[in-house]
Amino acid sequence: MNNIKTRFAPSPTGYLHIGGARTALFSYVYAKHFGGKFVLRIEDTDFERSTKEFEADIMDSLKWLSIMPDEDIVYQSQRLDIYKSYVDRLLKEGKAYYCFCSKELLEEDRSRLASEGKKPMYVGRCLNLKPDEIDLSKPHVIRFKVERGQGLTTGFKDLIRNQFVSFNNNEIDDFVLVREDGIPTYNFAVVIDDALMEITHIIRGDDHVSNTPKQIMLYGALGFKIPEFAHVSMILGQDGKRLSKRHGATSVNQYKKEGFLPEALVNYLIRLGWSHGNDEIFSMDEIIRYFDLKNISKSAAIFNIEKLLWLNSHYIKSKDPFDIINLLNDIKASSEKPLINDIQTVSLIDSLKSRVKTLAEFRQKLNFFINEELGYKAELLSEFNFNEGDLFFLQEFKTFIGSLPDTIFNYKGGLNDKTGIINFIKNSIESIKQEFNNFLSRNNWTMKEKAMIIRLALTGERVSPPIFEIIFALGKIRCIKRVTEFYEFINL
RNA sequence: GGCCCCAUAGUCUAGCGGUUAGGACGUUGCCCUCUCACGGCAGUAACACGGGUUCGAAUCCCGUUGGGGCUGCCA
Repeated sequence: MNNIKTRFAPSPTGYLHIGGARTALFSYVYAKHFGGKFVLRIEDTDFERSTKEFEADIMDSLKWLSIMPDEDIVYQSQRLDIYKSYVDRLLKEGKAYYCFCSKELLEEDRSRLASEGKKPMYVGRCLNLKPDEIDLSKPHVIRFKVERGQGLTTGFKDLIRNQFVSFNNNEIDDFVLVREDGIPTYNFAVVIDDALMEITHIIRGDDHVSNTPKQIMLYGALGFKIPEFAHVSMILGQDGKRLSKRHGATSVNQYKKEGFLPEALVNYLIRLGWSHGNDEIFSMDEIIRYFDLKNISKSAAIFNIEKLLWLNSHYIKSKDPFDIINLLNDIKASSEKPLINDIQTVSLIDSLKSRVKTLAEFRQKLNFFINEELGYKAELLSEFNFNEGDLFFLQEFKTFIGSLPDTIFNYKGGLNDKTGIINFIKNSIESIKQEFNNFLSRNNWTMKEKAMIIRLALTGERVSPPIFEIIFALGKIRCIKRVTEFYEFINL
């Protein structure tokens, strides 16, 4: 199969959400798998609700996920004359007709049919208007004339279900092609564009299956080649209901802000509905290599943040500390100081990366390092009941820190020598560990009994990376300062 | 209501007529251990129900139930 072309066609009436991102991803990797093209079309014919902000959000989010179009972006709002020429043709060929029914009248018809237990459809009032009844100066829409008749059906083979889905034509309304304001509707514009853009495979959400027969009729009426269709099931919230704001973060950008990595989101999204044996971890290249519509699940999937978090922590762990510093600086608040690429920061980042699930959490765990003042919490006093022995220990510990050779902390190599930096850190921490163990055994103390007070003194927290790594990251001066402060804190 | 789609553990899924129903997240226990993680090991938990077809069904067919979508001059 060659010359595959897929598209993602969002309407800028909302942020790019998880579901949209997944269909975009499916479309993108499907095209790439076959060496084809992926394109983007902005369906901005709803002037009421479309905004430039949403459009920018969608573009930024797709870019962040590395889903890039191969051609210039197409805007439906700039193609109005094209749609007009095609509707004129349908009108001339008697495949479409003017309708002057008011919205109120249609609403009446619909509610009456509904109350009779019938399907609320257009009753065809304007189907056979005489020429003198057509006054185009009056408000009107243009409707498609659906062919009806004994057992006439319209269907298509869905590539994901791998079966035909067909609809009785009698079920299909004479849907509106062009609105009162002259703007084409979705079902009309989408067909013109997909045909003209030579889209071969339409991969979209499940919510479009019932639009498909309408579109297929249009392809037929216009003499266009009918593309392949693949309808991906929806993503639902934890409660099994359609994903919405009440399920928390649903926009891609929100996940970015909360410190998720794009590779984690891509990996999560691709596995939500698609599988390749028992594999779980996929890079974009691997996804493209293995992706196939046949392996997409037919059933709806529930969005599960736990698994996304697991993947995110996996990708955080696999990054080197230098990259993580950049990532943290990318998402930092403007009021926060950026992290510096120095050896202390690198060492702490490296130690912390296996202890966090998001970048936001990462930043949080860095607080004791970033902030100069710790502000020990009063509750620690009652919880730990420090005594004279502890005060004595702190004094001794302070002396110990002071005695550590400066060479342990001072890196002389180049800052671009990543391996050198990592090795230096590793050796330094090992040295601190040995010195500290000597210090303990000299005094007949054990690690277990002294670790917590050091941790509290140096970080103000009950939980932290290992002591030696903290000592290295903080350095002698800051350690001594904190031990002194903590001494005063518990001595009050 | 009508039409369409779907159905393996709490969640994502493998399976494509014969398996002790596999993996992953979560969860539980143990190990590691200076706390917390990471890592390692072990455990937990599923074929919605009822009929067929077949020597044999999670797998094929039909119902039932449940869920989702659509039913707009939104996309």
